[in-house]
Amino acid sequence: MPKPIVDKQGRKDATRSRILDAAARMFNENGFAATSLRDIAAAADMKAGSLYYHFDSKEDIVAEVLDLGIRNVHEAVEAAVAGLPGNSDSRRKIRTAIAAHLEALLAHGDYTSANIRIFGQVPAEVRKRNMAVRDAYEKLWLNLFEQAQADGTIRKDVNPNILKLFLLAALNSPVEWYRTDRLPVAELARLLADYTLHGAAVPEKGTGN
Amino acid sequence: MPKPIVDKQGRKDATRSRILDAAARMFNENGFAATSLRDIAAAADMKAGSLYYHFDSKEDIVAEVLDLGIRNVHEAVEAAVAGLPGNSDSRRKIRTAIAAHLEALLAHGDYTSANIRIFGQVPAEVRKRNMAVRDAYEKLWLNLFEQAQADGTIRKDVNPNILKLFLLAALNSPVEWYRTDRLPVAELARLLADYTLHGAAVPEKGTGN
DNA sequence: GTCTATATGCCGATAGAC
DNA sequence: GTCTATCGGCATATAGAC
Repeated sequence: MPKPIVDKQGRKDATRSRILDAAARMFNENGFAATSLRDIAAAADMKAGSLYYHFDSKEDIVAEVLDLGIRNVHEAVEAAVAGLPGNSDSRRKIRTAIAAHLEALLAHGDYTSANIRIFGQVPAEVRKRNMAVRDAYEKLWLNLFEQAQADGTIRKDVNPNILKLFLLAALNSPVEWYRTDRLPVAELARLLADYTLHGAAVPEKGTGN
Repeated sequence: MPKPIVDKQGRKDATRSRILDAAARMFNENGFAATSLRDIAAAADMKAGSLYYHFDSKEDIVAEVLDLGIRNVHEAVEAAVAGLPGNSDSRRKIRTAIAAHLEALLAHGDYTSANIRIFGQVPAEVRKRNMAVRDAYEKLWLNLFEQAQADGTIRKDVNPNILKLFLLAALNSPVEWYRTDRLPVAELARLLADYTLHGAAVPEKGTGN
């Protein structure tokens, strides 16, 4: 269960949040190394030196942005699945999780988009710290697929771990190409759920090659 | 049809290639901004100043790495599909293209991995230049899917463009998590082709929800 | 073609005034 | 809590010897 979005001392801090919002936006647009503390400070209406009252280093800022990016989506997906009627089957749960992930990603996605885009650019220690949060979210999907396989919803020859990795890549990809004006997020979610559950091919009785 | 891998004047140049190989490897490992010209030069057994005899700027180097990354895969996939027997159906073509993309990506993938990882980090002008090469490769997949839809292999309610975008994200994702020792690339390709064509769910005669 | 040396500028981080 | 000023370091790029 993800923790609520507050700082490490458990308090909410408006200035701290403003800095993190600015950092997420700038990291998302320009990458980690290309975003300077002066850029972040300017986007938060401050001077660079002032950031050090709230954070110890640039690495500290990016580490918090990365963690929030995963936790935002994790919480949204968990809440959506938990909100389903008690008798919902695995198909419904998978469809709901796909829709919730895409909604969270595309609605207020500076933190999550930043995570997707800059994870590979940050220092190894920061990556390692974020891995724990990532693993927790991936576990949610693994559980969903293993349960679906156990109850006969998905095939026995499916590798739940590989399926999870491919699906998460597809789920995150719209940050690179999705434009609101073309089709609603709910419709995008329906398409991806269809592909995930039933594939693109016309069903047939044949060998299934 | 992608052009052969030579420089802009149409000549092959060993030193130039050595620099590009080194740059692709370093960009892939550390990102664009975090890789200095000194790093690239050192990896190519040179000094930083010497790079300027072969390239005009860091942007020039990265632009060429990006283009080669797409063209390597484009050529491999095109050749694999063209090498199929003349009577091969769309299912076979899609399976072959998926396998060829993964083989090219994971076998000698410094250029392609670098492209996937650093595209979002390079200056806008460099991105724009690489977009033409990317579009050409995406067109190959769009044609494949449109042909498959026309001949009744894939369903009419599939959006070929969206399917292409989701599949390419999945196809590129193994650069982040694939390890050779777990399962062969050919097996990975079979799994992804299964998911793409038939999905993960057990087939049923019902409403298909 | 490759080297050394260097110009010029931005980076993260710190010190101390207010 | 935010500012100004500045440190030391490393970046891209250039000039000119060999």
